Amino acid sequence: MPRGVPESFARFISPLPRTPFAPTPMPAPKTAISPTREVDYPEWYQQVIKAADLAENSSVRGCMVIKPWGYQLWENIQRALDDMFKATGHQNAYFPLFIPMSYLEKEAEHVEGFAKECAVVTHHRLEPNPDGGLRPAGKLEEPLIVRPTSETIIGATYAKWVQSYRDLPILINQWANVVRWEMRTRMFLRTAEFLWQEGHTVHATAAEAIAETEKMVDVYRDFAQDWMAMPVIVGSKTAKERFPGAVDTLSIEAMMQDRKALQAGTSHFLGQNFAKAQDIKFQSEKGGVEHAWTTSWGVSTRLVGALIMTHSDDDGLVLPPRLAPTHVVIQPIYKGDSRAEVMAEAQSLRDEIAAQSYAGAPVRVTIDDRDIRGGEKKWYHVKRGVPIRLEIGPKDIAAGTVFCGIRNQPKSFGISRSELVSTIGTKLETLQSELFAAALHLRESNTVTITNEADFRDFFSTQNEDKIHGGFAHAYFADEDALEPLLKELKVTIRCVPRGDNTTPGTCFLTGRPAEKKAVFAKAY
RNA sequence: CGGGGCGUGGCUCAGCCUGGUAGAGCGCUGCGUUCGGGACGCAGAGGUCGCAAGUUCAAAUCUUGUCGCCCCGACCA
Repeated sequence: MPRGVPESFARFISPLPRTPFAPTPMPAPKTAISPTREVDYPEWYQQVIKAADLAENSSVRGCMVIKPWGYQLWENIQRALDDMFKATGHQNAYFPLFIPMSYLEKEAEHVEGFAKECAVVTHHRLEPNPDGGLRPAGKLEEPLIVRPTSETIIGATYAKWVQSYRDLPILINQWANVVRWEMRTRMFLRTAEFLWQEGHTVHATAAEAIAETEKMVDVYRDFAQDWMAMPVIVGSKTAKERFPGAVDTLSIEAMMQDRKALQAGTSHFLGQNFAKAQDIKFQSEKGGVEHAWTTSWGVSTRLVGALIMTHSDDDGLVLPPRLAPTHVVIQPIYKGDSRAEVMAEAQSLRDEIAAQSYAGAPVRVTIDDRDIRGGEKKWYHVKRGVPIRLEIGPKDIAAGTVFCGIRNQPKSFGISRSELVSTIGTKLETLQSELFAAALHLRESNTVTITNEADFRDFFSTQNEDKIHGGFAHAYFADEDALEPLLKELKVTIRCVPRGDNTTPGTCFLTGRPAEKKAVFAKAY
């Protein structure tokens, strides 16, 4: 590489020798996305978002514009989850964007966790600035923060709602935006403002609240696996990784294609911490006054990032059919006179496919009849991750066939029209399960069990440290604090203590001391 | 907040070192040729070179200040 050329620009330098005479046209790229995952994974991620038209950066630092294709994806995620929340007895409500600053102060750990990244509203008016422009005026008596999460304001409200054990449980969810003033942002994975849902529940007993926490993390697991085709590990966070103010934090952890871990959802058992801080108490059946037990749980637009990094390839986005805004796109191939005939045929094909069902609903099919070249159109849909692409032209019409491309298969194929229509639902199901299987295989083949420090170091610091991140390491540990220097050095974190994986005690991989907990270690987003 | 880098048509950038009044590719518009595969030709629209001072006959180019953004670290769904 020439001196002074940053590594990230290396891809722009053609590896092919170029003759000084006939300027060879750039060879058609073998992949639609460059750089490829292998060359520069973070840059590949950005390029997929761009090529798939999911989102773009806005003029506001750290805040993105979610474009229609990306937002439809989010809407599908919302719809599926919302149904699951309703099915588990929850209702939606909405609480304010602004939270009085004093509310945040009530729970000590909570303040510590969020104070550093809060947007603060101090004025309520603008007035002309003598030097031109505008300046804030009308100082607020008490500053308001823009919610980084809503435990405090919702808790304060619940305190008024709860009088008696008869008022419990309260099972409410809200779909909202929140703001966390992050220093470094990445589209979908960490933005200053993001969309999410946050469930907040109140219970009469610890056992009931714990059951709720477990129930909701299971909902997240099911959603991740059944809808996103993303295998996840369910487990408990260690003390240092817990949500500020929680007694226990459960999470789902997924492995991305660069083998780094991504926390995709969390469910917190808050004990009585928030209930005490906010005075949520009730009169029990026996007549005594008790503090209630609360939970909170959430997933965010980060799931879109998870989806991208789990399935997409060097040709762009790959969408699991259950969440794809469009299942099938039909591309009519015509020239000159054949247009009317081909269009009519494409429309009847669309109607037949729309009459088929997949996952209990009609197949979502569209025709792309834009007047652009076929190749360009093909790649447009490939990059956007449409599960199935169909092409139909005069030759197909004559032969009673269509040409079919499935997003996870390199080659398109011809198929009789009737067979295609009758198997379209099956093809979508197959794709969905193949995506899951591939993601699971990646995780399984990059997961190890580690029993000593040397192996641990080797696993997380081998080869190209920029690109290779080891994967998931299962290991026993005795004391989280004792691990800290090593984890910091290797930039590894404890992802979670997997549920149901701690029945037998073992030996700490670092200290050799007896250990009860076995955790998953990984580099993480 | 520390350490680097960058602000030039919609996008990506060249030009700056060695001041002389703005370029390329892509995209866009029109016309034509193409058309089972991310086409090609011709014509065209589009920029007070981030902002402000200074040096100079003359500043995208030199100086100072300022604002914004990106990358690398400390924090994080």
